[in-house]
Amino acid sequence: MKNQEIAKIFYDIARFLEIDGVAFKPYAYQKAAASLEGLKDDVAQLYIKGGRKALEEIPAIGKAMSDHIEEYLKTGKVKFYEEFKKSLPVNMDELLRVEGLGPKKIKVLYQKLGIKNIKDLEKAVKKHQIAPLFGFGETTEKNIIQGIEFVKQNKGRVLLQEILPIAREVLEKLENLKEVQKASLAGSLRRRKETIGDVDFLVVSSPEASSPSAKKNSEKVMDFFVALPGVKKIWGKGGTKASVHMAQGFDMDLRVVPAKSYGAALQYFTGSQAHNIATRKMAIDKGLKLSEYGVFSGSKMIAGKTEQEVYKSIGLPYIEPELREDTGEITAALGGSLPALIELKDIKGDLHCHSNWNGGEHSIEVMAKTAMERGYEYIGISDHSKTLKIENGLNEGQLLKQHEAIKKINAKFLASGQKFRVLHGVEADILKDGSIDIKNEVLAKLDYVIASVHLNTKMEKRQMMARIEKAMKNPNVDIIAHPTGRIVNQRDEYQIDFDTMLKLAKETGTILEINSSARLDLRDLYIRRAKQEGIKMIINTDSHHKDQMVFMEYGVAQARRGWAEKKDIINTLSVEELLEYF
DNA sequence: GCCGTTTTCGGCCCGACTGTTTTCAGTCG
Repeated sequence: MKNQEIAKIFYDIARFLEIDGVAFKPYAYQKAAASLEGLKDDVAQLYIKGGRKALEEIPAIGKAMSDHIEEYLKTGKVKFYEEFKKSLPVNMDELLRVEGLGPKKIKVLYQKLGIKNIKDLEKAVKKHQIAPLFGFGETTEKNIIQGIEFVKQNKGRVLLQEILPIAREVLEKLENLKEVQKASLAGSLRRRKETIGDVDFLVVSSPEASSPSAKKNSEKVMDFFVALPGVKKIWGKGGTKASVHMAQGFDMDLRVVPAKSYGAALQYFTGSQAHNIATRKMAIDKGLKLSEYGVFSGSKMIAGKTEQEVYKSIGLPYIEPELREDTGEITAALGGSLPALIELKDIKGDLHCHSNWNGGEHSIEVMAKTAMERGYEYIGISDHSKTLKIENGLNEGQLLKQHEAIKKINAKFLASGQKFRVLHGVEADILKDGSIDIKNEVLAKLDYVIASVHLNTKMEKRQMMARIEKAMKNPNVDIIAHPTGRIVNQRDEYQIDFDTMLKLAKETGTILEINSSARLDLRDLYIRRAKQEGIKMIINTDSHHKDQMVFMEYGVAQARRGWAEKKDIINTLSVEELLEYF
């Protein structure tokens, strides 16, 4: 989709305008960019169908913005933007990653020293050219040196799966301090974004000790935080706010607030920024002021202790963190149509699990036991099929043997009075021509069939869609696994047309998977569209190891970000209902 | 540059911390 490309251009233009000291326009461009990012429809399609009028109906897009969009769709360029780039030909994205450098400092560095990228910056630092510049200084130069070092080792945004466990460990340490009353994760981590820039913590410190000589409790929390193992650099540390860089390559921020402001602060630090702006505007419309300290009517505080009361005071019901992106949640909240988001406890089983019959680590029994321990009613074993040689995929004969083995395991469960059940499926390959690599008479014997694309992924869109269409139309195929093929931070989606995919899924009753691994595929916007079309989805972990079954949490989070409810997700059904569905 | 159950003109979210230009701009979230 062109949406993201154009959004990027608008963000860049906003920065250029900011550098030039233009008032308010940067904000307009940022809003337009954010609006495009959150747009469910392909802007190119909108333009083809509805022309400029359709473009101007997009929130925050007016005449000038639709000029730019139209120009980009036609020529692949935006002149207004190209002019800016010529006047300041620097690698802005790269330089901005250096902590402490913003657009304005970058402009000075280019004009005075011709610095265009981090390499140039490094040279200038070595020659000690930065400190003497007007507006800079010794400390800034030192900070830049460290900033460069961290950019080099930094992976950029980190996967949710990698960072959440680390953040929870730190949270537990904070909670265990006697100076801490309450602590919470905030920021994009609390919203469960698929990648995380930095980790935010919010803390209420205990009431102050009576002794005047005692260091304030909030300060003690700060001291503890900046001394955590793994802290490589303290970006800043004040009375209520501290920021550090970790050895693992990401930043962590901590804020301490009074108990009476906890809800307002949590609401604020959870974001997103766009959601905050929208809620603050609602407060203003009611003659109130919303900040991280509370909701104020004049100087009188009317709410702040809990998030619930903060939302209530500005006329809204509680909004779940995963929805707070200003992509319609406020309108839905006002209209009483917020979704009842699916929860982890709704999940009754995991149908995409691999055993050691193919590339998995553990026996079917061990996988089943793990599922039982997670409180599931069933597990589905869906090993790879013969095309995937690297995973030791199973052929027809092996699948039939496995079928008998699973029957025996289930008989054992039955004999011991356990309700738990192992379902037998397969993750079969969709071949280049759309046929499935396992014979239909064998597929028909299984409880369910997952089909997925693993090879020949670089096909052009028409061919790829014909391939998927044929697979979906196979009456034995129930589920398409990782439907778009993307892997977060690694690989873009295949050339697919998601609208067509939805149409086909509807026609054929095919279930789309939300894969909980690093793929996180479907992505949140797609989940939301699938839900709107009434397409059923399933949240699976694609576990090749028993310990990966905990990834279910991330798939559920992704589903929640896509506004999915229990009724949209079929592995919330009981085993009888599920088999009936298949 | 966009937008409007007050408005088609006059607004645009709000605050902490740092470093340096010593009163506030720049950066960050």
